[in-house]
Amino acid sequence: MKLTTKGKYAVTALLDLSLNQIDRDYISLSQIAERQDMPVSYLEQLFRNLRKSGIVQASRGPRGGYRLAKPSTEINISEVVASVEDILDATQCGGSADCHSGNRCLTHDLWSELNSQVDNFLISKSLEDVIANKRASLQKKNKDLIIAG
Amino acid sequence: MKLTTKGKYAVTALLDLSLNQIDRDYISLSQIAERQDMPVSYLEQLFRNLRKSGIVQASRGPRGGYRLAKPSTEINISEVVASVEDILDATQCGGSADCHSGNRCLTHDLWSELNSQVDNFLISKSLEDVIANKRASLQKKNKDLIIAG
DNA sequence: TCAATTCTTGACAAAATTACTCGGAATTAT
DNA sequence: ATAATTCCGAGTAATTTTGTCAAGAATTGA
Repeated sequence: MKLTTKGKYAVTALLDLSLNQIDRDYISLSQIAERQDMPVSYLEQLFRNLRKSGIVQASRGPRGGYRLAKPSTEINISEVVASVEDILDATQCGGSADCHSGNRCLTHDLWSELNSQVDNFLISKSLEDVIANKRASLQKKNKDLIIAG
Repeated sequence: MKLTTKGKYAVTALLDLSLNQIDRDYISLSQIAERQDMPVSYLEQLFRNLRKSGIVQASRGPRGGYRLAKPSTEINISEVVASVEDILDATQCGGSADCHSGNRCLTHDLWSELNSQVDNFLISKSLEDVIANKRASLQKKNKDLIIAG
């Protein structure tokens, strides 16, 4: 499981969508871009993938934009990241078949186990979990959840 | 926790060292390089860091090379990776202090929790664990542990 | 002593990846 | 019709990663 800023941008953008989407209306990328300080053209690239993956729905034209295709409780972080990160990677030495030496094979299990760990963790977290988690910790401190814009 | 092929090379190289080190003698980089099919000059770079971190000990001159500074049971994967990967990274937006907007803060906890997960996993695995693990799975299949060279 | 071996160091170059842009086409509300 | 917006392919710029190189210092064996 590869994870670069691309995947992180995607998660942030979708959280923004979750928080700012009222009813079932669409949010334009320029709004997200401004709130989250991200380039619009880069967001376009990301949302293209998110739409293909069935995570968001799009509407063109004025008052168009994107909205979540599913409830935020049913979108997990793993699928979001996987949607935008091109290659899901393999564990260095493709399979057990084409390992050069015994030692290289040794590490294969290690990295694939690590991959599973990461993936399971991200699968277990939904967009809503992330939001709820933050809400809870803010409530403890008697602070409001700040949504810029 | 950043993890590139650099870190993976380091782990592989140290496993090679563990497996080929007899008593307390030194293993030269050229031997490791040949067995693991890695460039010597790249290994030099990695072992520079591993030595500074106290993971290996060096000896110059003929019959010189490197050996583990500690038993392989006491070297965990996390410290090996951390030793060679330059930046241990932070979670995108440095701390809670300099977050631009509320949403960016939202992801902070997520990524730092993920970092902990990965790190804890790697801390829990020693070089010896990796070797032992592989030995066990090979024994099931009635195969020998292959060490090239 | 001398030569061979091996680590040590810093700077540099090549390759790969990542982040981001651009121009234009398609679509749709007003 | 016009303006707002997504859609698409391709391309560029920036950064990171990977790997090289050359000169040097320490050690060993003969």
